[in-house]
Amino acid sequence: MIDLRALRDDPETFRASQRARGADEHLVDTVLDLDARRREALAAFEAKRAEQKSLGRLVAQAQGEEKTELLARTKALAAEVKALEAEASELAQRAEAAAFEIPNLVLDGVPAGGEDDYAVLRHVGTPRDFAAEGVEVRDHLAIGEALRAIDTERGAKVSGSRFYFLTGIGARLELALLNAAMDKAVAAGLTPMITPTLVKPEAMAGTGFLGEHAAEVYHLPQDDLYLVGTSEVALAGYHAGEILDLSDGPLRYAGWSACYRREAGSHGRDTRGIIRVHQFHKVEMFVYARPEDAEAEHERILAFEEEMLDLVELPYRVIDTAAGDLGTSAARKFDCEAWLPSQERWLELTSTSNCTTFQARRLGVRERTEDGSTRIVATLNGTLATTRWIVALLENHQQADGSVRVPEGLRPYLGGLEVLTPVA
RNA sequence: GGAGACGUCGCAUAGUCUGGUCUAGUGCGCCGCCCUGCUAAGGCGGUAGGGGAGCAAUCCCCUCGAGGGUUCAAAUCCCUCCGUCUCCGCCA
Repeated sequence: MIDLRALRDDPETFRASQRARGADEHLVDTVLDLDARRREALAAFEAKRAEQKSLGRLVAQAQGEEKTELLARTKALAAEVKALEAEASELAQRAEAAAFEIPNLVLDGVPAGGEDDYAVLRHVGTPRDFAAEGVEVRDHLAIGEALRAIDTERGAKVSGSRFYFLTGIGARLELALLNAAMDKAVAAGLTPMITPTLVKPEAMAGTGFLGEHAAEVYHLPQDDLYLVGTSEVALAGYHAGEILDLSDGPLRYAGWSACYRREAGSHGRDTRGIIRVHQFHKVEMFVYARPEDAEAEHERILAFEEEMLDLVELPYRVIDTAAGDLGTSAARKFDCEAWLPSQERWLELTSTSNCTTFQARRLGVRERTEDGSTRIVATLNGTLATTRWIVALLENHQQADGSVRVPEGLRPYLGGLEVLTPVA
C-alpha cells in the first residue's frame, strides 16, 4: 500500500514511478479523484453524526412531550446518517481498492524498463573453463542422478511434474546448505525462526502476493488458507498490527521454511531437474528497519548473501533489477545470479528487496519514535539459501570423473566429506 | 468434534444482568512539575491508536477481539467469525 498522503502531496513522483515500471500512470489520478470524493463524503457523514450524537444526549435527559418531539427529529436524522455513512464507506472502499492497484514507489537509481533492462553491478569469481580442463559438462540432473541425490521420476509419480525427491547425499546436501545459512544468520545477529507455511489471506495480501501474482499461490479453499511461497509472508505478518521499538536497531530475522509455488505461468520453462519446482526449502532473511536506514540495511542483506555464495565458492554476478521487473512491494531489488555451466547462462540464486514502507503500511507495522508518536517502518527481505543452490553447486564443482568437489565451507556440515562420488 | 467461561485505552481491573451524565472510572507502570540535605514516601498534572476539517489555536468522527444487526441511542441486547482458558471425546 502506497502512502496516500504522499501521493496527494506529490502525484508527479508517483506518475514517474508508474512510467518507470511500464505501469498505468493514470491510476494515480483515479486514486487522487476517489480520495478527494472520499474525504468529502466523510466530512458530510461526520458532521451529521456529530449532530445526531448531541441530540441523542438531549433525548436522554428530556421528559414527556419534549422527549417525543426530540425523538421524531432524531429518528429522521438517523436515516440521513445511515445513508451518508454508507456513501462514505463505499467511497473509502473504492479509493482503497484503487490505491491497492498502485505498486510501490521505485527508488531513485533503479533502472527503468523491463526484465532485460537490469544493470549488472559486478561479477564475483570466474566461471571455470571446462573445455580447457577437459571436463565434459553435465547438467545438475545428470550429476544428481549419478550421485543418487535427485529423483525427479519418482517425484512425478507421487506428486506430479515439478516435484522431486532428494535422496541420500542429496538430502544431506540440502540440509548442509540450509544449516550453513542458519549458522551464518545467527552469527550475523539475526534471530532464527521456523515459520508457519499456511497463512491467512491478510498475511498473503499484506505482503503483496495476492495482486497480479495471485495465480502463483496455492490456496486451500476449505480453510481459506494460503501456502506461502516464501517465509517472508509469515515473517512480515509476525509483527502485523504492532508498534515496535527500533531504538536498538532493526529487528532482523532468518526464517527457515518450505516454500510452495504453482508456477502457473511458466509452462515449458526449466522443466528439467529442480531449477523450477513446486516445493522447496529456503532460509530467508527479513528485516524491520527505520525508513531512513532501509537502503543501508539493503546493502547489508546483499552482503550476507554474497558471503554465503562465497562460502560455497560459486561464481556469480549481482544485478540491479529494472523497475518493470520489481515485485508489487519492492522499491528496489538486487539479485545474485550464479553461473550455470550446462546452459551457459546466469541463474538467480538470491533476491533481496527493499519494500520501504509498502508492506508495513498494509500490515500496520509501526515504530514508536523519540517524540512519542508512531510511524510506519520499512521492511526488507533476502535469500540466504534455497534448494536451487544444489543445482549451481553440483554443476560448478563437477569433476572429470563424475564426482563433485565439496566446497570447504560446506564440509563441516557434511561430516568432513570432501568429494561426492557417483554410486555405481 | 462436543459443552462451558472469557476477550475493556501498556499491565491489572470496574462497567455488561437493568442500553442514555461512559465524553470508558480506578490502581500499577511511565512522563513532567512541586515538596524535600540525598533517597524513599507524599502532592499536582499528563499519559491509546487511526482518520477528517483548519494557516493555527482547536474542533469533530471512528475503534471496548473482528464484522454485521436491533435502536433515536450499544462496551452494554442479538447473530456470525477469530482467539484464549477449562472439561469431555478422539488421536498421537
